[in-house]
Amino acid sequence: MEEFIARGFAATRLDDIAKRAGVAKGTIYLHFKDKESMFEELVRTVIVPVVTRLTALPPPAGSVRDLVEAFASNFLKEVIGTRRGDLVRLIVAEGPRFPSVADFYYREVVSRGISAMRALIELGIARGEIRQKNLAHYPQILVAPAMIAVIWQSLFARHAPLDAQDMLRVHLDLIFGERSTT
Amino acid sequence: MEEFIARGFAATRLDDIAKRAGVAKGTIYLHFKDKESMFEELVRTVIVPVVTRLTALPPPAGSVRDLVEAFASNFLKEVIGTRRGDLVRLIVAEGPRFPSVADFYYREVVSRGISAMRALIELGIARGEIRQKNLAHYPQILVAPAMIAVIWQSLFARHAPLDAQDMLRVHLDLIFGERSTT
Amino acid sequence: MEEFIARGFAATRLDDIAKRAGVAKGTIYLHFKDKESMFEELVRTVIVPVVTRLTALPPPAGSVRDLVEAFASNFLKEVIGTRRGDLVRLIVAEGPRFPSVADFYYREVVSRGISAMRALIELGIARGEIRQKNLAHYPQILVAPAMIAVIWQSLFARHAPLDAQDMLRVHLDLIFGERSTT
Amino acid sequence: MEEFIARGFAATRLDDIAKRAGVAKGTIYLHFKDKESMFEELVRTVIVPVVTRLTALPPPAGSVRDLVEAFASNFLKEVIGTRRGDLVRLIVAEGPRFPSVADFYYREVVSRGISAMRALIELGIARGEIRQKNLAHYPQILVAPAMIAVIWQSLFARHAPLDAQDMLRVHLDLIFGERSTT
DNA sequence: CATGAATGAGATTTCATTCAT
DNA sequence: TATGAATGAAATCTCATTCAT
Repeated sequence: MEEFIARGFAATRLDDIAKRAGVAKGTIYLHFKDKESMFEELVRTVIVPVVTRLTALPPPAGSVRDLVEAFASNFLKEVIGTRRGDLVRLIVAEGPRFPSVADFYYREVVSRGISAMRALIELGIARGEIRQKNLAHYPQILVAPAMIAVIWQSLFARHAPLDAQDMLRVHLDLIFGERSTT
Repeated sequence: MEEFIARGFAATRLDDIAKRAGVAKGTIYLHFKDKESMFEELVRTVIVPVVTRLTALPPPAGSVRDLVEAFASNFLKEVIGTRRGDLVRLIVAEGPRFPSVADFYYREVVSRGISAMRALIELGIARGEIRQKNLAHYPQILVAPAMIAVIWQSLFARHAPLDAQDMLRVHLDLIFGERSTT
Repeated sequence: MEEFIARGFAATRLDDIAKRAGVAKGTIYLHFKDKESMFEELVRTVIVPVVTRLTALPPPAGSVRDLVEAFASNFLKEVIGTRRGDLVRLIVAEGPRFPSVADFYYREVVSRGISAMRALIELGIARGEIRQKNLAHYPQILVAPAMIAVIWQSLFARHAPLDAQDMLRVHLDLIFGERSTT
Repeated sequence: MEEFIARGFAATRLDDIAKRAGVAKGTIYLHFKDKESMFEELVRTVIVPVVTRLTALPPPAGSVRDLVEAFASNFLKEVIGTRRGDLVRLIVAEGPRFPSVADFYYREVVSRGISAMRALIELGIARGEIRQKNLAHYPQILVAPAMIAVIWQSLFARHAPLDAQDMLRVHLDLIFGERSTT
């Protein structure tokens, strides 16, 4: 996976994969039909833990904002600047040529994430924490800055570092109203 | 460019480029040193018009919100689902392996766009249209949903179409306050 | 090697080498980094036996002249008009563009040969067989006709055949004094 | 010619020839049928002055040895380490692949040179300067050291410089008898 | 199961040659 | 006569895939 992330599908050599895995090139073909299947299966394998972690959301104890903030903060910590973040970039990059990968990612991660976000937004609206009702139609808005941060990190961090956590707070202020941080 | 966008750098064959361009393979090498230079130069060439269009912003006549909305709406119309949109995806995909491309894109498009957005946000704050002062620190928040829409379009539109224009309106409501749409 | 000798480095095609070796083109690259390395390594490999044979000089039993004559006669028989002779021509031809090859040839063959010849000449002088003391400074003179014969053979034999063995005898007469062949 | 000498026939690019000649590549084809003809014609053109100079031998005034020494000394000065010397190497290198070149060189230079040398040797024998009658059969012996010097120069000069003039004197001593250089 | 040498299709790149201007 | 852009055949080199051991 590291190799695919670092170089993209087409530019990755099975030679390098085998070397890093510590096996002979031929061995790969005992486990995978060909390079494409290997790529697809690998992406799936790597995505699954993301899903389970996402599913294991803590029960909505405190305020919705605290919940969202905790979740997003965790997401940023675990994804930005890590291999997981580059996985997102990899899927963006190869998605159009690997529809099955994009499909899988949508089904397992995106659609679930969107549903979870929508539920949270609706809870926030019900509790009066969120004033804007239409937000429930576009949970994407909630996560957009996080996604941007991930991409920014791998492309532009050199030129202009971005404090993702702080940006997130500003964004949540927009949604939940500015905190009376005295 | 079409070929690079459709297949990515590594998977694109000079054979196909030559065929589409209606020239012989050798002819390509009269204009470009090699495949890499061709890619870099092409991306630059394609990016330039985007820049000029961005620079040709209309003067801030009406309200800031109207301005932003007009601009973003135009952006969505011209970028989403078009080749230009895929160019963004291409840069996200190949950026890490073509730092010079990422650099150029940052310098010519991103940093200018960020500056322009910041100016607008500050104007909005000055005129009292925007209440949240910190937004000026993260103009990325303003454009995040638009970027997400571009990526969504090329990866997930099949599964879940996204009304980008409407999403944008909801997002602007968040920033400028809900419109009294009566 | 046959291919390189027949056509020179630049005009030799890997296709032909592979065909003659009875392997696929790709196989070559399992053994050599590229065409240049292959050339250099091949030349070295072929030169080595020449060296060992040169080193295995018979002990100086009879007269120095007999020794030289036996050695040179052997050289002519084994080199002139054979692949080994063409190897000399190949090195003369490609030397300037493959300094490492010329260097290797000098170190392994030429300098050793010159030393051996010088030793023989000095022995001849000590025993009174050779009158001209200065010859020890230029052992090249001793072997020059042999080299000329090699080159003559591959370039002009068609027009004017050259009896190398006889020419050699005349040359040795010059050095050791005419034999009282009666 | 410089290009051919520096790189050999196959490795020389018409591009470079055109550039050095200060004309466009197409122009070459107004003067030569193709690369091969150009090579052959160029070699011939360059060889001709060598021939005329060879023919313009001074009349045999002094001793034969003086004549030979003057001639050879002049040859060394004009050929060794110069482009003319490399021309010899070029012909050795490309001869087998360009029989017409080798033929031309033999006819115009070698055979004439051999004849001239033979005449000189016979004169030397008649005058009693040369004792060894058989030398007339192999005029090659007379010029061999000079040829060796030319080749040595372009291949091994770096490792072991060779004083060609001095070597020549030793060689002539061999043929004409040592000089009483008191 | 694992290996790794061998394959050969295919990719990029070069360069002698042509030809409209 | 001269140009130089265009050609396309051919060369080198890569790499996914196979298969005997």
